Amino acid sequence: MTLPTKAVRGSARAQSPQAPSKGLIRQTNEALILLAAEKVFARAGFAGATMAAISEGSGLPKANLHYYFGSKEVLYRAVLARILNDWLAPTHGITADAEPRAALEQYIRAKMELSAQRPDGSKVFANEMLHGAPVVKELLRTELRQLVISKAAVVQGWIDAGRMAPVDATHLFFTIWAATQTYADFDVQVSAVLGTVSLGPRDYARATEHVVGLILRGCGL
Amino acid sequence: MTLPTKAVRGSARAQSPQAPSKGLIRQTNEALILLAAEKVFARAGFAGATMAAISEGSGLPKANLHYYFGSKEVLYRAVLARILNDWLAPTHGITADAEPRAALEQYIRAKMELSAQRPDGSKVFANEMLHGAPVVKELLRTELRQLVISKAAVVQGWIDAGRMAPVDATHLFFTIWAATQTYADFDVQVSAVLGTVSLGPRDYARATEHVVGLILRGCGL
DNA sequence: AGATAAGTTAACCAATTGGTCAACTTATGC
DNA sequence: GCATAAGTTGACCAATTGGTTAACTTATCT
Repeated sequence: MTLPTKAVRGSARAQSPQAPSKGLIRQTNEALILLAAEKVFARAGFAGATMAAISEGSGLPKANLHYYFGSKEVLYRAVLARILNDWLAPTHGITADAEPRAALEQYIRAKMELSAQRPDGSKVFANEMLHGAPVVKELLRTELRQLVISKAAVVQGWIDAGRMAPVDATHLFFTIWAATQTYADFDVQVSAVLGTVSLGPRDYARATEHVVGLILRGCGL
Repeated sequence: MTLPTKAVRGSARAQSPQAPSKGLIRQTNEALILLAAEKVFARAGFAGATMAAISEGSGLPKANLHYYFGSKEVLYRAVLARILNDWLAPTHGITADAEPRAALEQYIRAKMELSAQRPDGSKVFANEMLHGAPVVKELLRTELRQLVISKAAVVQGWIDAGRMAPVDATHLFFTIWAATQTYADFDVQVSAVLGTVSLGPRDYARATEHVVGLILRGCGL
């Protein structure tokens, strides 16, 4: 069940980035399938998702899914891989010479944006975590860990320089992730408590201001 | 798939609270099953969990699970119900005449304790949320919503009295839940980033101080 | 002690589901 | 225009799994 993490989308010849190096039909259908798969995996989890449901969601016959992606697990890996990039990207603004308040605020807003824009991706990721991260555990231990270590060092530098309150730099990231992703992962709970049918832009705006304000103040900014 | 939420554990004759009103064997075996079920549901989710796995985990033959609980779904409901109580209880300290700082700190610590002590329960709950809360949605819309409304009013009272910073009272609860439960739900991620095999008491202690400090400061306390 | 209820258990079943296959059609390169 | 590769599709299969049943044993009550 725990296949080694394979390289993702390694195409030998590089045309222009993002270009169809794979044939138009294949490219289109793979995108179609990935989109439907993300939705189904988000709603049902890996075990609960059925190839039949993804087939229906994508409009392609079931056998096609196996033609493009060899198995359910390979498809799942592909969905997960697509998410991980967008997930880690927004930390880029956190650098030693940045202004702490602006950098953190921008990061939190970016994460909130992500939760609002791609809740399904967030849910797939959350599901993977909940079940012990059988697929991405190695990635967490290497890439993510290194990223957090370096970004936490930046934050610690700010703290040492007296530019912000002495919070635990590493755990600060856990809190930011939790506080922002909860709006994607637990949207049912949030909208149930708020008394709304689902989370609209207004709700997200309010949530964003709250999280930004609370955490920045918590960091003494 | 979305059965109406049934009353939980309604025994007619009331002996002393918590007493065996059900026969010793039944009581023992149900407890055994619930324990195993919580673990299995936490690790695999509802769909991924198999009655066979729960059977093995509890040491009882599969047919017994169906003897005590009618179906997989009924068993799942029972597991969920057992968690929900402990989940909502710790808000009791949040009252109008309490001291804001002490009340919130105690609440956060209680939630952290719960994450540390019963991570499986937290995961089952998280799973249920992720998949749209088919079983507990009604409960969220009624009980939980009412609870949060009343507790948020208390917090708002503190804010109006100038006893704490003007945070969004309702969203404050979302943030507290997220920040504390992430240590149970996403323990793999946390320990991967921290470079530990799993989360020990030391990690939890550190996490607790961080979350308490950050949020209280964020509330201007 | 006898009768009734509670609990145990292996064998069995029907439904679901991931995956395969072989026949077929459409696109693409020369 | 022809040959080869890429893509499509319905039918089919084996394995898993939730749930049932009927025969049986053990506990409980009077």
